[in-house]
Amino acid sequence: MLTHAAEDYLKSIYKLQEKGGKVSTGILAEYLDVKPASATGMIKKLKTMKLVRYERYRGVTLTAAGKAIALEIIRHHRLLELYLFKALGVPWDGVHEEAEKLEHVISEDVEARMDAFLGYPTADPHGAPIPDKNGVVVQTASVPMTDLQDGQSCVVAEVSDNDSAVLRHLGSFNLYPGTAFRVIEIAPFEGPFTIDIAGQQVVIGREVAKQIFVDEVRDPDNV
Amino acid sequence: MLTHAAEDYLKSIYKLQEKGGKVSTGILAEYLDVKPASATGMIKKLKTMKLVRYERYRGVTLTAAGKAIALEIIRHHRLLELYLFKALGVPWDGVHEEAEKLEHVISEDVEARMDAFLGYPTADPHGAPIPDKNGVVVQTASVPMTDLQDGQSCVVAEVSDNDSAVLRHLGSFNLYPGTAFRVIEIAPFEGPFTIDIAGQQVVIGREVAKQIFVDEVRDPDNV
DNA sequence: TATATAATTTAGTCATGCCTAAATTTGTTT
DNA sequence: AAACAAATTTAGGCATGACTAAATTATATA
Repeated sequence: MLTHAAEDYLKSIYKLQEKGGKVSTGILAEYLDVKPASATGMIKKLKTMKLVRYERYRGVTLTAAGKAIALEIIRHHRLLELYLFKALGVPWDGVHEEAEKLEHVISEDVEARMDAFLGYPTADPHGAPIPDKNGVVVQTASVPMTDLQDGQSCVVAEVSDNDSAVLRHLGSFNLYPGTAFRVIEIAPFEGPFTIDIAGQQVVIGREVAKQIFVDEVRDPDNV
Repeated sequence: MLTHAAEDYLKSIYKLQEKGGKVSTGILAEYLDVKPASATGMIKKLKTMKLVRYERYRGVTLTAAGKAIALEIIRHHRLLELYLFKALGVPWDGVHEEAEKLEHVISEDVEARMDAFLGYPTADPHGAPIPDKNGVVVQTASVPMTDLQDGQSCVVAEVSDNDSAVLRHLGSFNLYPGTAFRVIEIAPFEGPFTIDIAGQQVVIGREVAKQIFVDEVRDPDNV
């Protein structure tokens, strides 16, 4: 069995290599809030376990074995988030932190029971896909909200779960995965978005908009 | 925040000092499946944290602060056991092991939600009392089954949760906390007990009987 | 191409928490 | 009271996983 730390490294490498291929030591260290020297050390250990491909100064990627473990942890995490949200009513801005600790510790048996209780769900409370038992993830074709044009309509697909203050903010005007909205105005010079959610106007800054991913983009004339 | 290991030591010291006052290094080490030398080391650390009273060669006891933490962990453990049992259907011989890992990791918030979901229960699936939020435990006056005499009737109050094989065995003939039974025969020379559970006769060995605690003992003529 | 800067790795430390082996203390027995 | 056995502590090690500081490699710029 792997240590919690090793599992966290594998999970992080997976997430980082999803958007950028090879993962540099520095990026990984920053993501894990650890010094680069520490990351180098763990990467070497993971390499001896054949969970990772690595050449010094050249970055890391996961082997098939490493990827399988990463996806298992991610599955634990997302099922836990949804379970805490639905079964225990933990607010959506709190589930990430809690799942971060539990994911290393729950048994496959308990995971299977939560999965059944939830009706074999495919997405967590932030809209992120839950890998299945075999590590298969359904990737959606969502685009970042910052790609939207004036007047376009869409449905929220996913919201980054890293910053719980942002999640609280979005929740305050009911912006969740599944929520539909329309862009009313985009202020010039990289300014904020004004959108319409169920008749209410809300202003969303660039930094927050980057963390929102949307589906089913439609222009107003295509309706 | 304490380490998991330190929490385990405090919990163990609490349990051992409940029946025997001062806890010796050797007993503690055996209980934790660790060498006595390791126990000495941790005891010293706990002493510098003022969680434990200790003089070398003289045994350990918890301070008020240490006891508060021990009871908090025990509360986590027992609430988790009951939650896993009732909400997720984990069999009663599996909840202990699972709770052992989760108890160090769940937040007070999640604990409070489980507590509410369960309706503020007072005993876990093995009949052990759940300390309340302030660390108050209701101790029952149960006696070990080995104290019973031929012909006496009683109700199961608590079963030791250490050995999951024993729990599976007891479950196979529906012996749970709350189950009533009557002693039909006690074989001589420290022999096994034959009991009647809901009309069915079952034989229970001494070693198993030691792990069963009962209430409401009545002699047949007092009915 | 030479050099400056940025990224990464190496080397050496530290705290946890376990271990074994050896020394010490306690308590009991003769 | 001395000697022995049992329990306990001390001393020294090991694996994890973090750190700092110094050395090295890669990359960008002049």
